[in-house]
Amino acid sequence: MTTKATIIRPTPAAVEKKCARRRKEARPSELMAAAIELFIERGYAATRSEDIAARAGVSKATLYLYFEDKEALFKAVITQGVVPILDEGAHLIDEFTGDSSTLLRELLTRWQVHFSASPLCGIPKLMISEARNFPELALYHEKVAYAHARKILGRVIERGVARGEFRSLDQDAIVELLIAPLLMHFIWQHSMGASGCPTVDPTRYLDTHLDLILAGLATQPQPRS
Amino acid sequence: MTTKATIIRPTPAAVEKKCARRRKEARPSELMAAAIELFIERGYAATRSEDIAARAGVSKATLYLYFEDKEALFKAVITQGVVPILDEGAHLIDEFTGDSSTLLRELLTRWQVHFSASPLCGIPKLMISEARNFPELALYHEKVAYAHARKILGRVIERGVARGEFRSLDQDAIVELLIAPLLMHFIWQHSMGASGCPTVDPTRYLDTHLDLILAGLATQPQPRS
DNA sequence: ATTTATAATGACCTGACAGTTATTAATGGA
DNA sequence: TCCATTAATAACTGTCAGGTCATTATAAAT
Repeated sequence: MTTKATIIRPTPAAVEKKCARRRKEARPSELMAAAIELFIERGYAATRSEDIAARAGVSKATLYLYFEDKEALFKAVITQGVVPILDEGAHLIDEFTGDSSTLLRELLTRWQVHFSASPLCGIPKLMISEARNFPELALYHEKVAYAHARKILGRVIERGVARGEFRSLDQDAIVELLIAPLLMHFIWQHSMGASGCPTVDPTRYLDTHLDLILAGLATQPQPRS
Repeated sequence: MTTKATIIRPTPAAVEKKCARRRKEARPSELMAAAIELFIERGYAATRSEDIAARAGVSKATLYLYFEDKEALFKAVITQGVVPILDEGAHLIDEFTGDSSTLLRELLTRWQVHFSASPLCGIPKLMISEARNFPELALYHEKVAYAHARKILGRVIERGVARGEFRSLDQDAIVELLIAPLLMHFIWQHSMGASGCPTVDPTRYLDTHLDLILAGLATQPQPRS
């Protein structure tokens, strides 16, 4: 019979190591899939770790076998959810040869379609909601996702200006203004829209956005309807 | 000595009546001011009712003298926070005689300045975050705030089209696109921005927004820089 | 077949927080 | 001054959810 004092308890660091190793296996991805759904559905605080485990078909204790705590799970989910965003979109620019208006139209349309079809488009709203309570995560996300998207768009604008197709305005602002309606649309869909508030038709919205902004950017007056 | 069974307990309806009556007094406004600050700062779930009471300089029990529960307080805060939004802006349109581009510029600038200077600009982010967990509230807010703002902007666009100054595009989409960057900016400030992520300069942002969109809207090609 | 190592979980513990109540302080009228 | 009514609170309760642990199932190895 061992006394309590002699029990060797694993250090927190060791627990983390074990979690990190196990996280490479298959099971965690099911948990993360369940987690992202629920986080997007109900928000971080309102989601119980037991519900996440249940949706993944395991017990709550199993969840804690793979993730140190709820916060670690949240971070993993966001971090992994962001990666696919990076791989998309950058390719298009390099191999495109047409005019910059068409390129911009193509790029934004592709993003819109791509994200709308996946649960990833719920991440902006989730991130916005939790940013203030998870500053490091917000900074990370900003660095690897938003900054990346801005850089890509910035290159297109530069291209347009260099080719004499676009006016030379405040580049940072333009890039923000290109993204804002897209982002706003996703955010709206996953907040007000999900509560039954009316939402605009995505394609009409995007088309009008492009009509307006491309007309506003163009150096040469465009044919008008 | 009265037995427990004979104690006359006030009905929930009576409690609500008492709360409603008391809410007309001065004290609740202090509580609501404290609540809106904290809700905007930390979100609904992460804000403890005790903290709200403390910031208002009273005890937690006092809070429950004026509001049935945390949710009632939240609803009161949002509802009251929205009212001032309505009173602003509509006046401008009626008495304006110049061209519609200037009117639009003036209107959006005024909104931006007005809201930036008040804690009210934190409401959009708060509402976005909580909409899904408070659908009725989201619908109410949509009806009384956003729909109102959209109607005002819609009238300006109509005016411009009627006077031959603006192109006739999809009106609903245009209105959304006018608001989106403004809203996005407020939301960003109160989420990512509050976590140390870089934010764009508001005035440059708004100026560029207006340059782009007014150029895009105009029927006649504008003088270009 | 038996031992060993690992995956999984039900039951439990604990802290936090929304909401209540018994009690005290303040107020005001006769 | 005394009583009645209302405002305010400190202390309390119950619940809920994050996190742990002793125990059981499963698979691997010899």
